[in-house]
Amino acid sequence: MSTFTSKDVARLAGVSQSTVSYVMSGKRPISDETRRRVLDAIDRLTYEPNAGARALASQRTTVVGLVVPFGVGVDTTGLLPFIETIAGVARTRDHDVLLVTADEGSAGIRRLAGRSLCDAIILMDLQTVDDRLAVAANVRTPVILIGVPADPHGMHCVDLDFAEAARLAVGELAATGHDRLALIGHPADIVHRDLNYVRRFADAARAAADAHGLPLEVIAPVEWGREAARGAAARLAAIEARRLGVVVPASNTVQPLLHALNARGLVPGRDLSVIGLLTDAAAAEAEPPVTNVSLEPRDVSRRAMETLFRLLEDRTAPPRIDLITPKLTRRQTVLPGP
Amino acid sequence: MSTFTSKDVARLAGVSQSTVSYVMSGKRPISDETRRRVLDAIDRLTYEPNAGARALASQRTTVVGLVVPFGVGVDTTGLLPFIETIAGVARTRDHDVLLVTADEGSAGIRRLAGRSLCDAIILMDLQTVDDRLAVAANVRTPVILIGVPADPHGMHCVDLDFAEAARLAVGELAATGHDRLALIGHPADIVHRDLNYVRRFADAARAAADAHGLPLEVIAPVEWGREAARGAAARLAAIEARRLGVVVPASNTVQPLLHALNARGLVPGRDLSVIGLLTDAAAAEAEPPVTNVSLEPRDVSRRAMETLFRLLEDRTAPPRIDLITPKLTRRQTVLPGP
DNA sequence: TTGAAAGCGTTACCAC
DNA sequence: GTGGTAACGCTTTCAA
Repeated sequence: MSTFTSKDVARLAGVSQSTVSYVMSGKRPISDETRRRVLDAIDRLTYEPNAGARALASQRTTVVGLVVPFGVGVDTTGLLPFIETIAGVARTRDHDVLLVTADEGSAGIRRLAGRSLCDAIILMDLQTVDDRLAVAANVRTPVILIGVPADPHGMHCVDLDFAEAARLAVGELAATGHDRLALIGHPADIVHRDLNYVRRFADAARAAADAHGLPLEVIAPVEWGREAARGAAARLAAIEARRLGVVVPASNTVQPLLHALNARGLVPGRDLSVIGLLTDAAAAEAEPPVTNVSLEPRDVSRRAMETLFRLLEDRTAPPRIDLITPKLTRRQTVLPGP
Repeated sequence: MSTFTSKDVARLAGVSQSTVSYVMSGKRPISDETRRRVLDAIDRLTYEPNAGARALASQRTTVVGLVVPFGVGVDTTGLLPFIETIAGVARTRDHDVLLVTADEGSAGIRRLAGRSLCDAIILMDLQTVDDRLAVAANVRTPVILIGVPADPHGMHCVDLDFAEAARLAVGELAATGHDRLALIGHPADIVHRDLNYVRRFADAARAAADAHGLPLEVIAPVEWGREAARGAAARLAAIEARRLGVVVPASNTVQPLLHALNARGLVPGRDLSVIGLLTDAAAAEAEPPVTNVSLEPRDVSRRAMETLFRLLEDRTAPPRIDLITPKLTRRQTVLPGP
């Protein structure tokens, strides 16, 4: 499979190289006859334009850079739907996705932009205050943030509305007559990295609990895994309440916690209530199916990509904070209202 | 943040453009003094070489193409460790990863190779007989397969040794005195797509059972999810055996099956045995911790990348089939030997 | 040890 | 509606 250039196509079609280019890009009217012959030649040679040359000449790569939280010692559960959706949308717009690991820090962003490796960048897993933001904001390549940092530096942000998520959870527990709430903290590494959504959720939960006149206790950071879940269950068991409502914002602590509660004879949905923040798929497959506020990684990603392509077409689009509204689905872990 | 070229660096350092290039590549001896001045200039301009231009001139992209099974309606659980490891290794070798979704089929491979988007391709999620192989084998860009198809078309293959995995599982159940075995089939979509490892595992399991003189029953394809697991549990409950050993090769049916068995009062590790094929991490976090044969996605990926870079350095390296040996870890779901 | 200059394969401007 | 040609920014051969 030897590789042909647009020159070969031009020769075979009996036209100039520029005509070949214009046929492919559609940036100039071409007679039907010429187009036919060029397309035919392209077909016969299975010609593919060289990406490097094209990028060099056109200043466009048709590549989206995606900075993923790999190698920063962070739990990557739940990341796949983001990557999958971003790659899918990119493809429908004839773009590819270049993966950059977050362990490079700002250097990765500088490289992506400086070397013109992509036309736009998606940056996720943001800390509330994140070193990379200053770099990202000063780069020629447009950057979309998934997450809402304290200061977005004028960049576009897309994320789940974590505050609304907290309000939904607390509201549901209030409506079903709970007299006491517990909020399970995120694992220490998450808290320590001060990921932006942790705060957004916790603050709103506290505010909502206040608004409903409900006492809310924060069960300090719970680690991943079975042991930690047991500890948390023990602390929950010690809480004195008529109807206790537990809110669990870290998706992958939900299942272990349900188990640990069960093991203590505390059945969620019978003896106390649990609402988790996790995707509908995960909530439905949990044991038992857990009442949840949805995480919607696909919607968030889709929206981020829409913003990205809008920005690529119109660089003047005003920056905005775009929040996806989660929804609550009642399953089996919340006590029915009195 | 305006962007500089190597010409700017050359001017600032008072050398020629080619010298800048040679300083960066190390392909020619440079005097210390010159090198210092060039590096200094690079630093002061925060110069980054343009990737397109570099690729065009050098015929090298420092990009690895990764074809992932997105958008083909296949379950992507367990994919993340592959992507993560591949991206990580790529970075240590100064390469980036370009993600291509499998829904493009052979077209994706043709595009990757034809446009010179990458230096090498990793193809995963192979069917036993896969359309894409013929294309992949005839492309200028070297292709590494993760998986072992019926005919590798001369390409390098890396994968877990699924046959050995089956032998380990069956051997353990034989050694612990089981008199009857059941093999849970993969979900229909997996079987239907005829993914290469399904067959490799099942055939070896059958052979091993024969060798141990144990009857092995295949519980026909079980779908994902709670309901399907219940059905499988019912069928297992109906099997007459003194000591029944169950082998579950589809990682994400393990946990639902454990639940379903428990719900029927059949406690794995007490009333019957279950060995799953899943990562050690997943096995340890399962409820209860499940005796497992490890999947080792990271080792497989790492090995694939080693092969890839070896191939990039020496295109004559003979193709080989490189199988990673799984290991068995005893946890709580296998009856102790008699 | 260094420099000059010829490509690499496109795109897009300027002519016609 | 089409062709010629100058960029694009780098690598690498050829010369010195």
